[in-house]
Amino acid sequence: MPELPEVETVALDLRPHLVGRTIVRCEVRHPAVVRHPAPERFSAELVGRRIEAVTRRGKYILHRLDGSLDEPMLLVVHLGMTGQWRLVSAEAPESDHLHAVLTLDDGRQLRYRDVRRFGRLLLGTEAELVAAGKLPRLGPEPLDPGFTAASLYRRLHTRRAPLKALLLDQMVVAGLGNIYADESCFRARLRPNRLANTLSRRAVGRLHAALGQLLLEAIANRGSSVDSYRDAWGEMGDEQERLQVYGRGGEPCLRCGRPLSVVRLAGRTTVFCRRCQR
DNA sequence: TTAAATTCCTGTAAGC
DNA sequence: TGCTTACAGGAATTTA
Repeated sequence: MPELPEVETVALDLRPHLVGRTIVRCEVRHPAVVRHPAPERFSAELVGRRIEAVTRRGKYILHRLDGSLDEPMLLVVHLGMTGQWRLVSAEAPESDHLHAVLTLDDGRQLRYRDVRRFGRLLLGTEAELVAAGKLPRLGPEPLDPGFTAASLYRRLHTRRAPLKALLLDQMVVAGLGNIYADESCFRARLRPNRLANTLSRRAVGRLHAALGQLLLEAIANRGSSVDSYRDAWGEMGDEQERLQVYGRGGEPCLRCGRPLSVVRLAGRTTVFCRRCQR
């Protein structure tokens, strides 16, 4: 699943190849993946635009486009569960589940492929997309210097919900999904079902430190390819080989050897160690 | 306001 | 072998 480290990897890889390129053609094959505006307008607005920057916010890839007077126009890509945003030569063979193709002025193509179609493409200014309810108000970036243990504590200590449910809530922290929520709880030795308002400052400090280390390590390893995640070149990441709990239910805890527990929490499969995580 | 449940979607794997 | 069923989950939507 593409979470913060996976999306960051794609954005970092694409940036030097896309900045300065102009979109000369846009073909939407599965209109449902274009959530804003209507697919015809999406294509018409996109063609002729130059890409000025490629960044990430939460799990969203943001392509800043030229031609706007005040607030920049953004092409926004969210990969959902199985989305892939690849840069290929126009001659590259096409795979199935290809829903949108953008051709650039250097002849290469940006292709959006998504088997389960949980992902989406958006076009508009940030204000426009937020107002239209297409782009949620996201919480802080967990790797931003302003995201401190104290600020995380302030966001958690009033909430009477399982810790993991809040880690998955993009308005609390942006960019975490099931993989890194479970992994950060394990590294911080916190049980995912602990009610957030029972966490001490010290425990939140461990969580904050674990999150920072985990996400930086995962980015350095180019993300986790546990399902269909691939980078912009179609290559797998390496972080899945380092995951300590995700996908390891029933297998021995790497710290104490006890079999890892599996429960359903916040609608998600959750793996943790009953001995190491309190 | 908050928390939990439901929905979308299809490939994969388990079970009979 | 072939069929049915459960499962995976991000986030919008609905319900409580």
